[in-house]
Amino acid sequence: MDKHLSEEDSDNIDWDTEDELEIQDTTFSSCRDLRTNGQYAISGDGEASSSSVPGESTFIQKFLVMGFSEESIAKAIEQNGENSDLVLDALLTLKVRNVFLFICKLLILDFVACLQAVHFLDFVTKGVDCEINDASCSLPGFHSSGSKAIEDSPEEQPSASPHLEPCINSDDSSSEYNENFLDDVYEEDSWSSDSDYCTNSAKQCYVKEESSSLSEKEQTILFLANMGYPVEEVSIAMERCGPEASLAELTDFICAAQMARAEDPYLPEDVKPKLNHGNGGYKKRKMFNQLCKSKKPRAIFDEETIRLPKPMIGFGVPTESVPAIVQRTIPEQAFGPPFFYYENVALAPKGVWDTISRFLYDIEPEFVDSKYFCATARKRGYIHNLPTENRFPLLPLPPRTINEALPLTKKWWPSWDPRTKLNCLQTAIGSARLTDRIRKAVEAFDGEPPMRVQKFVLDQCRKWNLVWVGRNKVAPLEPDEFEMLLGFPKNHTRGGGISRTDRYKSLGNSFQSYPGATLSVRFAPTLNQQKTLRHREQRLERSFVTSVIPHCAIVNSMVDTVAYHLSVLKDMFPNGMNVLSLFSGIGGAEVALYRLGIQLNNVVSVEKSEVNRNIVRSWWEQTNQRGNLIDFDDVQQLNGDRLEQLIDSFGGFDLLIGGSPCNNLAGSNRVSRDGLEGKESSLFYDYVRILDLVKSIMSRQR
DNA sequence: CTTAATATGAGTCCCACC
DNA sequence: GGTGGGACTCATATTAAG
Repeated sequence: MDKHLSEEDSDNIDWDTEDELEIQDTTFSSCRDLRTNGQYAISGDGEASSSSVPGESTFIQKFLVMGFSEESIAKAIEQNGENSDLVLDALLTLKVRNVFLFICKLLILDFVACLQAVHFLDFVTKGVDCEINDASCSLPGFHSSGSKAIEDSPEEQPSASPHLEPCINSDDSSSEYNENFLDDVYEEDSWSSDSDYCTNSAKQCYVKEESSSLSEKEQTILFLANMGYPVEEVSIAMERCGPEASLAELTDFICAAQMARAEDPYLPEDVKPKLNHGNGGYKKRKMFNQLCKSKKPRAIFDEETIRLPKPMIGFGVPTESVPAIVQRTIPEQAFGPPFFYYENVALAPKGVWDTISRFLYDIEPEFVDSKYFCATARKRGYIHNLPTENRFPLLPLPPRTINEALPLTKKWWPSWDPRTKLNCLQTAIGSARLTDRIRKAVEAFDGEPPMRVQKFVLDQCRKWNLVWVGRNKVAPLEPDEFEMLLGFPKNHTRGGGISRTDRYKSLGNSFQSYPGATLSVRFAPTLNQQKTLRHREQRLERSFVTSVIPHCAIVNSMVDTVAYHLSVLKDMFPNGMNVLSLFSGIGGAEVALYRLGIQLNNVVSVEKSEVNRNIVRSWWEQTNQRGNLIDFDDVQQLNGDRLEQLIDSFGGFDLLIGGSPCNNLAGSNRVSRDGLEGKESSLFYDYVRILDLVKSIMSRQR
């Protein structure tokens, strides 16, 4: 509520301060330095750093070159002045500490996973609120004065939140463990010498408020801020989890979102007041926007947001003579083995590709529209560490116009329909009712219909990808036409228990979430782990769910486009490849490699949908593959142990390929376009997790 | 129960125009 | 530079039918 946060107060909030950025650094990049490369300017801490440090001084450069992040350097300089030794000491101390904490966290995660301690789980699911209430009793300052509690906050236990449910059962031992654990986890959120950076400044805005005057939502924000959670994260979590969400759910969500932390400032948040979020989320997000307003100059967003190229030809396509970028620099940490290749929709909400890129070594995405390869448009972004020289297309070249691809339509194609390419094939097709309306509208006139009718018909045809199949008759594409247009063998998705609707969905790359669907385990602390365990149990109970739709992505992202990018591997792996294929869907990556003539020695494929796994298995057998196809149904199954086992058994992966779910990113989604933190799309972080694991295991073995 | 059919916008970019 | 219109989008929820 605005009245609780005056404009003046908001101005004083340092929304993404050093501290918070450091969290991200600590948590995720301690093992892999996400070093800035110029395009990765840290916003938000601008005031802090610029006040003490001139923008691009050689003094800073010196440390940048060493691989320290910009915000760390700024902080160190702020504390130590421009004394090289002191600054270096501070940076090294932090880095060592980060690595140590990261290792500790991993160990703890493993430990907890093994334990599956039931009452600990209970605590997380039910008891956390109670325990917090209990703990709060020893904080007399809280109820009488919010500011008191806040001032004491960093090292102390969480304070009470008045809206919390009364205690039902409280387990001292488990709660103590949890508290300690949380302390450990969140301690690293700040510099050892300066723990009151972000959270405190964020809290400052609440200090002036009487807790009694706060809304329930703000009380929750205050409470979680006291626990050390950054306010932004809390707001987003509350918005995503809904007003009734328990603290456990909120903290779980926040932990899950940690990996994307740095991007929040770049997310849709502020560029426009309107946001691409589900129905319910809009108003809530709007409030959050207002809180965030006046935080950062707009220019920062504009500079940081990755722009789509025009024309969308990435680093080059075989059919255009437009000079393409062939030279690019890939950060050292991004080099393989293994090669990796990531894919998702190009037209994701603002800031999403910044986030994705940042988690994939700041590699610039390659945005390509498949209309340069075939008769169907499909705008996708790819991030990979493959060479871009000497690519070659699959032969024979696919038909490049609608008429070539669907010759029977030529006869009926009216002269006033200028389309030569189809739009993106989606999961839903035009209805019979619509095609009938179109028939009647066109039939009503001899010869060319008037412009008004033409426009109506063309709009609908573009929207639903309708083609002319008879006099005045339009129709949606058939599934086998989808297959052909996308580069799959005919009947690839036919039979084997798949319905026609599911064929469209698989081919259109759709995802369906159902209760208990995969919840990602990130690097985040144990709350996630706990929830995952719960979900696993629930999933077991529902193990007979049928017709589960795919968590597939890369899969049919136009075989020709993907194959063009992967073609550089052919000469590099004359003896074949070992491939880890995440979110395999109907096997687009496998089909692309096969069609390139690259031998598939071992393919580990992860795909949620049984139907899709069957499709890939069936294709594997029909094409007489000699290698091994190992499939998993859940990315969660690929933990460190499992990956190590797999890598041991055949000596490592040559390629990690996959595209994470786009459900919450895709423009067609009118319901839950929640961005990268959405239910399905957040599985992106599993891609990152697995990539990191594979790289680290393989580097150990070298 | 499964399958099929149908209805359901908004976010974002681009570009002409002022 | 601002703005308004055009174009496009790896989807989901509900209802009907079998």
